[in-house]
Amino acid sequence: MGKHQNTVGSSTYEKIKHDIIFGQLVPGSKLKLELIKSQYEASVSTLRETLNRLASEGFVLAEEQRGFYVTEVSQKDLIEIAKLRVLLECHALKASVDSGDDDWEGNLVAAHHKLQLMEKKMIAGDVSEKETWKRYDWEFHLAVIEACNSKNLLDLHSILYDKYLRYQMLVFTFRGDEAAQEHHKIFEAALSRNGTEAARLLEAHIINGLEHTLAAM
Amino acid sequence: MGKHQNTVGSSTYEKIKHDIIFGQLVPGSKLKLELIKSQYEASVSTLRETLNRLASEGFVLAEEQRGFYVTEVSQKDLIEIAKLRVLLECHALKASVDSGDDDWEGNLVAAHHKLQLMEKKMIAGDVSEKETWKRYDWEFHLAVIEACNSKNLLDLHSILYDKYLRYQMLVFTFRGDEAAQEHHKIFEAALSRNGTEAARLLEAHIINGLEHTLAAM
DNA sequence: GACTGCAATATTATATGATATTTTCGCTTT
DNA sequence: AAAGCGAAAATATCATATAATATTGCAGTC
Repeated sequence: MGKHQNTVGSSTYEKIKHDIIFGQLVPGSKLKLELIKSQYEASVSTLRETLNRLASEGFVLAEEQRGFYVTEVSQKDLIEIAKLRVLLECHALKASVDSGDDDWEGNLVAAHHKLQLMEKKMIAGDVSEKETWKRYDWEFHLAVIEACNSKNLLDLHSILYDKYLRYQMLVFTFRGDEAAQEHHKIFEAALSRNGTEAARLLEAHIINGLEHTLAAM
Repeated sequence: MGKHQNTVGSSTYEKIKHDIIFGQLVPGSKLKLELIKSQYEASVSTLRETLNRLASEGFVLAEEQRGFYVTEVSQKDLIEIAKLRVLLECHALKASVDSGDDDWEGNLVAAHHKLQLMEKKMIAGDVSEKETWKRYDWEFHLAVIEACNSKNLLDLHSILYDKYLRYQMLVFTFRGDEAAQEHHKIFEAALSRNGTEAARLLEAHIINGLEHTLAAM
């Protein structure tokens, strides 16, 4: 199954991005090249390529002539990100619900089903697969909007989702049953092609998550 | 007046981005490292940093292990970008109009004035300062939304503006008096704090520009 | 005695050219 | 035609040199 063989560059990109999102690299800390060189087993040039990419996505701050830092977090930033996610994701959702075909429906059903299974596990107390759960959450949210017919929009959304996720991981607490129910309602509204209602539910879902996270910060 | 002294990296970034936006680097063409190395007078690693940044902003396509290409253009892509610009810029405008203070008004008046002067010149037939005119257009649009109170939103908008600009430059034809009048109306509505009306005018402005550009493609 | 300004030193970021992989492309053979 | 095999070209990675920033220590001053 041809997973393209990783270059050093792309795998360090994945690793560093992961470590920022999941909090292994703490907000505000300096990314000294010589230090992370040994940590990620890549040369300075490769690291710089990676850090430049992450900087333009906003996960890293590149200060001219004085190096790279893990982007700081703040309540204000989180609120901005959540609001933008609402704006873009709801917009994408409506477009997607309006034009999704059978393939879209199929994917959506599958993604929702997998997410639901994982949520049941989590609610039952099994927190061992935190990262898998988050992947399913991502895949569900993506499945909903995937038929929006705008690659540009999906790309922007993907970065926003990751930024939002970073905050969730920062204060990790499971919203459990509540979030699961919200997912289910969004799913039903989307499947029954009620875009306006689905968007309303999605907005509430994101804002609830926001408030949950803000409260824990 | 500390303009930070440029590193080779940041100045090649500016140059290459400029050359993509203004069409010196043609869409789809391959950016062979050895070739552009001589053209931009930077080493391979520096170029790679730059190209990675541009790739994550979407101006360059980075194909793993087979190099970099100037991002292709297409009508579909332009339409996506214009729609996203409408979504983000109108949203930002409303927020900005709602919360802009005296400084915001001052900047806006100044930006509009400068743009207007340049537009008069252009309409009179002087096309020598195309790039200055575009800068003033940018500064005006930015001034309108600058008080939206979301750095994340402004950052996203800035990239979208540049992508949109690239298409305008591609088929360069001046919309002249029409666009100038639209700017003026947007300005008036924003200044009189009529966010809804200003957003409506802005949307029309962008969509008119889109259609103008599409027709010329 | 603590504070400021300056110079020498150490640290760090930036940039480069060289090397190791990988891909591409033309040529041969089936 | 299609597949297989090099040679050539291009990319990815690295180790090192250069240039900038931070730090330290020392004088001179309040």
